[in-house]
Amino acid sequence: MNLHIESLTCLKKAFLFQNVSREHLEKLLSGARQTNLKAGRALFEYEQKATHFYLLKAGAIHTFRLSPDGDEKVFQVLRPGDLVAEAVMFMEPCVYPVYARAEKDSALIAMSRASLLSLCRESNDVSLKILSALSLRLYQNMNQIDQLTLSSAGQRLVSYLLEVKRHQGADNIKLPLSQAVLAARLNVTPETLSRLFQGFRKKALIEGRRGHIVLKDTDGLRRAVNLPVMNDAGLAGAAPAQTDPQHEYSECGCCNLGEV
Amino acid sequence: MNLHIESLTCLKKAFLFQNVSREHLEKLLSGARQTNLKAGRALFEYEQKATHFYLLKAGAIHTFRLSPDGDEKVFQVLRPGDLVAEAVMFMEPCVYPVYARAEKDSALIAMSRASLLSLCRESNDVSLKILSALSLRLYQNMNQIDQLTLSSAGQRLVSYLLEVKRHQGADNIKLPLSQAVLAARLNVTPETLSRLFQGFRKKALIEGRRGHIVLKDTDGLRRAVNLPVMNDAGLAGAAPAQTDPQHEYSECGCCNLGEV
DNA sequence: TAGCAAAAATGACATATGTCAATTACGGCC
DNA sequence: GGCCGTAATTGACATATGTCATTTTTGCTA
Repeated sequence: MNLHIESLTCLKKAFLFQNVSREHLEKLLSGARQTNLKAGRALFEYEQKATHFYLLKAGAIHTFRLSPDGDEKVFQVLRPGDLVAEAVMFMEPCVYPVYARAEKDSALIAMSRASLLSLCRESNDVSLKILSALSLRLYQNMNQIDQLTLSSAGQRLVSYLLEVKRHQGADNIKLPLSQAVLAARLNVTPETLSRLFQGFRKKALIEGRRGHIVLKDTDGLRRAVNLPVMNDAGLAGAAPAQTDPQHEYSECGCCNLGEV
Repeated sequence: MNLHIESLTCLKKAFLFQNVSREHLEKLLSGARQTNLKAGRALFEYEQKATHFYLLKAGAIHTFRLSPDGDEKVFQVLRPGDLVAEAVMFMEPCVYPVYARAEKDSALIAMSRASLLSLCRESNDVSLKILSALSLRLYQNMNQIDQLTLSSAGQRLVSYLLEVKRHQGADNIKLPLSQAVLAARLNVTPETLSRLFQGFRKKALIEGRRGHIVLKDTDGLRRAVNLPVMNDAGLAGAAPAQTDPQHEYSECGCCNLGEV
């Protein structure tokens, strides 16, 4: 019961389920079970039949695919409070489009596809809420694609840094990704990424290293890579800075490469 | 009235509105108006308030964004029967995430956001239908991102060709995009694309040019660019060949770079 | 605090891709 | 059917980025 209450609280915080009645949430949870995963264990496999979605209570989950040369392309870096694979539930045929693995020891609540679908069938409000959430993701994906098709590595990096800045609301930014993962996300090698940072440091455009970076001259950064110097927003007037501590990074382009 | 019947027929064919009752469709159409656009005229602008979505009856529409160096990044190539910007309607804030322009003289039916939203509020079935459509798009976008982040230009091209093949169901494929637009889509220059085709021709992996290409040796193509030689499907077990003549190209990765 | 493994930085070099200019081929139109 | 503008091809060259090997940092744990 304690567990149950706790889950309910978690669930209520999830963006998707705000304004959803307690009664409805109870129903979702009634068929739910707790799942614990040791670091390194898979949550689900690519192309496996998708029967459940998850609420991440503690730990960290990565979703990823394998590139032809065998290395992992991380799509999402999920943190406590995030939902995992909820959008997949509506797909037909319903298979997971990515692998998911625990990066740290993690605790999740598994809820069934059936229960979500029947919740949607019962409550049009929920359907509409999810509709708007998915539509937003579609938009984010588009921005993502826009970024990824920037021609130069420098442009992609600067565009990313500006996005993190916008998201964290300060020039003093904290990178949520290891340099290796970030490099993959920007579609460059770690070496190139490292050299880009060096270059910007030499030109006094940024300071600091290892995850903690200070943007000294954002316009300079833009100019350095031939990105147009705009008013404020990065690529598109995306969501303003929202620094819910729980969700410092989540559900944003900073961590995620295409939403699942 | 004639117009009305015709629109109704069109609308019924749209994937989203299959199984939607005539009565509901009538309601959508009641507030609709016909829009005609000369080639080159804008349908809507980037970041403009999104008040309508459209059914394309005749002609062709491109949706695109502008890259920092000013050239156009085409996201969708829409053909008769396609819906334009319907997913945007659910976004909050609701602004068009792309420009849209008629490439040929076009005829469209404009339907209001309000009417779609109220249709969804009335009919949970419609909501669910759209939910599943959006979810599928999310998945397609993911595949898109996966393709775009293939490291080499050759890999992206081959992956694209195989997708077209899968979609058209024959080795003898017809490229739906001009080489310039295709190059942009693959994030390479037209020159590089041309040379890639040349290279494949020299190795007798493909034949033909200018839009009509015969894939002589798909495994060879894969090997030539270090893509794993798989059973059949390209990146992910996407939808099987569907050769509805009306929709020969539409709503697929072959034309579209990220769905709107 | 020292020692170790993992992450990041660096250097030398190879190569894929972009750039720019010139040429050729195609497709519509009179 | 011949002309013309656009699209595609080709060549020479510049350069960004990848590759691989080595060194340096960093953060952890004993």
